[in-house]
Formats: sequence, structure tokens, C-alpha cells
Amino acid sequence: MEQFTASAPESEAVTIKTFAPGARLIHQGDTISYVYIIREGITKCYLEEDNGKDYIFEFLGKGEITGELEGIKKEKCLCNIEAITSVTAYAIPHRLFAWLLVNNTTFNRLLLEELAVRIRQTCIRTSYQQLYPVEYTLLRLLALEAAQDIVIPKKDMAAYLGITIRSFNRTLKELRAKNILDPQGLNIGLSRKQLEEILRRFEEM
Amino acid sequence: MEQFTASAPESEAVTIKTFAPGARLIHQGDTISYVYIIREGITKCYLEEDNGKDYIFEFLGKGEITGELEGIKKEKCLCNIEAITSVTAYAIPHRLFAWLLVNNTTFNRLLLEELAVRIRQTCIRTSYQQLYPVEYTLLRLLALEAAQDIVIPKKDMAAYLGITIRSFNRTLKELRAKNILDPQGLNIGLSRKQLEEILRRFEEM
DNA sequence: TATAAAACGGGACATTTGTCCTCCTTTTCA
DNA sequence: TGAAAAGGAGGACAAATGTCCCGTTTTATA
Repeated sequence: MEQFTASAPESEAVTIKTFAPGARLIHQGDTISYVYIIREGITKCYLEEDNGKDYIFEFLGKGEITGELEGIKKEKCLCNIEAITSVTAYAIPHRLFAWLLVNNTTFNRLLLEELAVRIRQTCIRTSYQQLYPVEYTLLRLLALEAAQDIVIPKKDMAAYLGITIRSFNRTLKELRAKNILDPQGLNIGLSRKQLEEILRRFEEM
Repeated sequence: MEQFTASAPESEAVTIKTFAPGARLIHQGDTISYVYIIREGITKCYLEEDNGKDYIFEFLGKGEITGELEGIKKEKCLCNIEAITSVTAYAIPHRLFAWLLVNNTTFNRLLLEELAVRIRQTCIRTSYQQLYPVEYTLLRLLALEAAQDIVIPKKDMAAYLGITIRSFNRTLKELRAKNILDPQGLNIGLSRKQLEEILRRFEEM
């Protein structure tokens, strides 16, 4: 972080903020004045619809940025960012963010790439969530969870997959019946190779 | 367009390309060397999954950019861009695109805002597609189509909504039975006010 | 214009997902 | 420690969506 702010106007300092699990970094609809970069912990980025249901777009972890859309265009916050684990984050004042964007080529470049990556990932994910059965998308999520060594509550996983907890549990049970998951837990009871083989099978039919 | 390229190295010229309906501006998986800005016409941006199904993310029209993700990060094309109507587009060579990004603050800014808007819209759309019934999402799509005065083939609308044509037709029939759609066509047989009232009702329950 | 081919719409049934409710476990607090 | 409350799992049924197929309409072509 320091590499970027060294040459910035001194008045606008980057601070570090801490959030307990369940606390919100950003409230949907608010006008905020910081862009955050996660230093430690996991957050969920979700939209609350008028019918009370939530949809989680993504889980943001170390090094990921949030509030940048609102930093680029002065609009109200699109979604909620809530700490799942305990979270610390760099809080970059809007004016500094805008300054960096214009004056620091490296920062500008990093942000562009971050946005590009995010669009790519979102596209890929929404596509397979629409076109493949839940068993497949659930497996991919569990694999991701295991790979990143994080723990996501069941209800959040369901909200991420866009299904109810009932459906989520049902699918877990089916995967257990097929010996793809551990009998009790949420762990994948297969080697990396076996898992890939199973995912591939889904993709082909 | 000319405003940006005036000061650029001469060797890299922007050209205008024409595409007949059904022609592809970009092939998924290819390595391309142009970024396109649509000058006229409508395209669909879609991903073909290994199981043969398509998912359409968005319809791109006048003024919208494509191939920019691949221009920012040197990766293979994420998705297909196919002309629905007859299309003309500015073709910007990659090197010129990269040059503009670094040397033209206005261009850089425009691109950032475009990406930000796109992420916002994608988030909003995926969310309501996951959380509201098909009747609602279909109505929103038809309203969009009418507002922009464009015609999108049924199969493309279904692919955009992530449902089969069978479901699409079924939903149309239901909307007609409720006198929300014209008896034969795809037109919304209601005033703007009435439509908003109906959408609102969906959003509340 | 006649005929074959392709595209379209919708019926019938299968599968998937959601809703509601009940039972059981875990937590909380007096 | 015991009772009440809260949370989680899953059965039973309802609703939504997909698959398969057939009959009709439209398009293409000789």
C-alpha cells in the first residue's frame, strides 16, 4: 500500500479499519467516502432485494478491492459488504483514490486489471450457474472453499448459488450418497484428480 | 473516435469493419488483436458451454465496447460476439488501445466508467434473475427491448434469461392470459405506469 | 405452385426446486 | 441442571422448469 501513497497529498491518509464478523464495511444504498482493500479476512458482497432475499455475488478476500465502483462513478453503493471472519482493511479516502487513479499509472493499471478479472470471473460463474445442475455448481464452490482454505457458512453458500437452504441440503445429501462428499461434513472425499474427472463428466453432458 | 486518435502514432489506424447478421466479431477462445466499439447495430455477447448450451450475458449496441478485457489482459477471448442485426464497428488495434490507455486520460477514464457500469448492471441483473420468478425477468427484458426499440429473436431472449424456449413460451402464454401482453405478439399491452405497478408488485412479494 | 424441409407451439410427463411443517439437537439463561 | 428458545435437517406436497414428442405453420426449392 505504501508504495502508492508515498507521493500523494499528505492530508489524505490511508487508515486501517477493523471489522468484527457480521459488521458491514459498506451498506447498500449509502453514499460512502472510502474505497477498501481487504488486508485480512473474508467478506461477502451481496445485494438485498425488496422481497427480502439476498444474492451473494462474490466472496472478497485478501488483496481485493471494494467500493471502487462507487469511487469511479459517484453513485450510491450497489451492495452490502459484510465481514464473515474478522476483517482488517485499508480505507482509502475517495479523493485520494481519485488522485491515484489519475496520477499513478501503476495503480490505474492494477485497478483496470482487477476490474477485468472480476468481469471475467462473474461471466464464467453466472454462465455455469445458469447452464449446469446445482450438483455441479455446488461442487465447484466446495472445491474453491477447500482450495482457499476458508470456511463459508451454509446459508451464505446457498445465497451464493441462488438456491434455498433446503435445496442446498438436498444436494449435499445426494453428493454424499454418491460418495463424492464425506458422510458427515462438507469436505470433498476425493483426490484432486477424481474431482476433476467428475466435474468434466458434468461439463460434457 | 477521431478525438482520441488524433495524437496517436500513425502506423496504428482505426478502421471500420462491417458484419452481416450472424457473423462473429469475436470467437470464444481466439486470440484477437482488435478492440471493437460498436458504431451501428446490435450484437449478442455469449458463452458456449461444453454441453452445447449458450448463455447470453448482454446485448451490446451503439457506443459499447468489446474485446476490452482481452485488450487489458492478454488472454484468450472469454466469449463470442455475434451480430444480430447488420453491424458496423470501429476496430482499434491492440497496440493503439494500449497506447490510448496510458496516454489519453479521457480514454482511460471512459473505459473505467464503462467497466464500472457494466459490473453494476451485471450484478443487478444476475441478482434479480436468481431471486425473482421468470415472469418478472421476462417482463423486464421485454420492457428494455421496447424502450431501446430493438428486436431480439426469441431464442436469444431465452438464452439471456437462462431458460429453455419451452419455458419462455409458457411464460409468454401466462402473461397473455393475464392481459399483460398482446394476444398474439410480444408487445406489452400496458402503459408505462401500469407496467411499473406490475413490476413493483413482483418486487414486494 | 407443389412438396419437402425446417421452424414453431404446445401437450404430457419427468425432474428439479421451493414451501411448509415437524422433529430433533444445540444453545441460552434462570 | 432443566426448561424454553433457537437453529438445523429433512419429509411431504406444490410449483416451476426441462425433456420429449407430435401436429401445424412457415420457408425454401425444384
